[in-house]
Amino acid sequence: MKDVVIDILKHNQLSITDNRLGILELFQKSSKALSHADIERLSEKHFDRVTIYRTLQTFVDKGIIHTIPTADNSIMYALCKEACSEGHHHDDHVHFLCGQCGTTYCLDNISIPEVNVPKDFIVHQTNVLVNGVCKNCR
Amino acid sequence: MKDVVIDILKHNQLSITDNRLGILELFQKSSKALSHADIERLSEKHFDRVTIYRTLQTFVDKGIIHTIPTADNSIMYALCKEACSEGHHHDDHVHFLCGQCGTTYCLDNISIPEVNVPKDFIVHQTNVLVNGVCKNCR
DNA sequence: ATTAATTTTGCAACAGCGTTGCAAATGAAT
DNA sequence: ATTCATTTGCAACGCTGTTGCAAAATTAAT
Ligand SMILES: [Mn+2]
Ligand SMILES: [Mn+2]
Ligand SMILES: [Zn+2]
Ligand SMILES: [Zn+2]
Repeated sequence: MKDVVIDILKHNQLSITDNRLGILELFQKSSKALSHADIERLSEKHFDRVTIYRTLQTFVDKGIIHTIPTADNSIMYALCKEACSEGHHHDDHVHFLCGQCGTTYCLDNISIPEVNVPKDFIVHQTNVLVNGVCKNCR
Repeated sequence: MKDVVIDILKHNQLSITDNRLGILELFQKSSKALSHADIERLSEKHFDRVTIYRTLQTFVDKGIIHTIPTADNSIMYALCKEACSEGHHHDDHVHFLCGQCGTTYCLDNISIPEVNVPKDFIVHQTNVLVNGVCKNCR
């Protein structure tokens, strides 16, 4: 586990620190998306708020994690499963938010449908967020 | 114009105040979605931040306007064109955010596509946010 | 038209999220 | 071990949104 995490950091030319190791392990262990608050709560060692923010930003920049826009105006983060790299994200899958347990899932296998916008509009990226009840809560 | 706005307020059993008249007129005039900051800036008379927040919340509750979740974690508001009522919104259209001018559009004619989630998930609502370049900016 | 009851507003205070500057601590390289 | 570059923690700040409460405005009743 720790080896995998170290490899990811090295591969992205990031120095190995307790903070980065800890946060990246949390993502590896979790099947759900995590918020900043989740990470602060779940971390074994205590890390400063600011450090966590900066680490998350670094991971997003490097293409290690991606952000998930939610309807309640909070930012969730999850591992990139596709081959994302610095400045080039390709996380075009559907996200699901369970209204019962609050869990955000990446539905990595479900691709974003085509959306017909007016012909004088140019589409760069489409985000799909599905709200409902997950398999554990029904 | 003002008559229309007054009718909407009366129809929703809201008392007629300068603040509500002003904000509702802004929405009637605008073809774009508006943020709290937009409203504060565009209002002729000065209204307290808190009053604006409360008015927006009231309008959302009454089904006069709906919120639009955006990727950059800010809330946009736009008039409900469909027949929304207190506690029952039916604003299931696609939203488009122009990366150039920052304008958020309601694409009222473009309905939300079906999304195939895993069969043990229950779908309540689907939000689709398209990012790109609008007709005025290309 | 006055008065009374209800609703709305402004102000002050507060909490949460995220950012920045800077000095101390840590990690990487020699 | 020493040096250099990067990361971290702390303090401070700005922005967004919320709450409590008294004053003002609106509505309803007389
Ligand atoms: Mn995802
Ligand atoms: Mn809309
Ligand atoms: Zn659930
Ligand atoms: Zn535009």
